[in-house]
Amino acid sequence: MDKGDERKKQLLRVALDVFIEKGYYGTSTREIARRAGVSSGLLFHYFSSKESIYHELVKIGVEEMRIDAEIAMKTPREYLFQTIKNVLEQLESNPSFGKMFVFMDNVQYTTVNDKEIELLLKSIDICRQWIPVIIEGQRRGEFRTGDSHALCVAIFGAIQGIAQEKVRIPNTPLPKIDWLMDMIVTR
Amino acid sequence: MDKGDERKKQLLRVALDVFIEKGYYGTSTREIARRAGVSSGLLFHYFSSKESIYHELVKIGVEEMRIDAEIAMKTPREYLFQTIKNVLEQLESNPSFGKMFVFMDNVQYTTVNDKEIELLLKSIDICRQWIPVIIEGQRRGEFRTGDSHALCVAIFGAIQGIAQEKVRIPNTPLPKIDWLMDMIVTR
DNA sequence: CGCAAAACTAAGCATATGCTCAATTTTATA
DNA sequence: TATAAAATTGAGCATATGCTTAGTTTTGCG
Repeated sequence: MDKGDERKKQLLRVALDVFIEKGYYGTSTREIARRAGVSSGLLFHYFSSKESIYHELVKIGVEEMRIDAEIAMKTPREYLFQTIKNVLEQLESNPSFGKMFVFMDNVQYTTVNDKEIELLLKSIDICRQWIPVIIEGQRRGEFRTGDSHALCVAIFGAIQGIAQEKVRIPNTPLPKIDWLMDMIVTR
Repeated sequence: MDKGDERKKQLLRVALDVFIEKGYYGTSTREIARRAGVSSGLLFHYFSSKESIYHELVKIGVEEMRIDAEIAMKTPREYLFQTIKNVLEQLESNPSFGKMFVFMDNVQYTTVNDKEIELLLKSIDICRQWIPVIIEGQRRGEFRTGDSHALCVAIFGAIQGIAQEKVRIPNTPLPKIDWLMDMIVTR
């Protein structure tokens, strides 16, 4: 039982809460420490700076956001279905997933002077990842025609908005997968 | 030509930008003043406090968010269509609308100790406004069956997500109204 | 136990922040 | 042009913030 490691995880958990609540700049290291019930000094024993806490959370978020729908999916339609299913299930069963989802969205709107964070964020640019899949789906006639970027924004914007609502009001009911699919699939 | 009034509007415009960029707590009154090219003292000549600037923006936002689709709409379906149409058109033609949209969303996630702001926000609680319309639409068979709250979250979450993307990357293409309608209407 | 490493505290430094205020400049108009 | 009102500045006060550091307590283990 590595006590230090446990403490560090606890601090990250608390920091995530505060960052979501007050944003990067509104979060003070003192408040993170206070909410975790430790001294300000201890925080800087585990992290070199406020930015590095943020940085570690972004890293964890990037990992967590990789939605590993099985690569062996047969069609873009099935792949999309599986992805939405995974996200909705995680949102329902795992509160910290939703928190991380919202956090990662906030990160994209927050200007922090850290080139490495910028790079990390590019690696999870959903549009970049999905547009090829959508185009392939359109070619096959599974997805509707139209601007593939706009389709991507519509569907993932919806998922994002739903996740935000779920975090703000945890008992928010989630939509059926098909409702979201219907935005994009042909029928 | 009221010079003071113009200055105040300018300060509000600048403040909106900074609030979107850095959040409430991350925004300093000095930065607002600097970006507006005036002294810190002048800011407090026009506003009694940082919170009051925020407060005024929320008030303006609440006004702007009232989407006045004609009350004379015949059906929930038409009403929803008109609402989505208005939002998408505004997003396309009026950048400050999108900014306000994103700002008002941030406001909902930011805890500021101001009871009046809380009240203002309740007055634009979209779910509260829309659920009766959705239920009526379901009764008429225009909208799909299912949890009306979930339907509301899905469709307005999508709109929200799209607006955010549009503000972040202004040339983002917007979806067709029908794509969004298809999440909710029967066919 | 003995003792070194790890966990932890509390005070403090330098800077940034919200806001005030006395003083100066600009504007409008009689 | 004279003058009062409005616009504007910049120094400064009190507090909060990021982070350091010297020192104390706790822990694990030969």
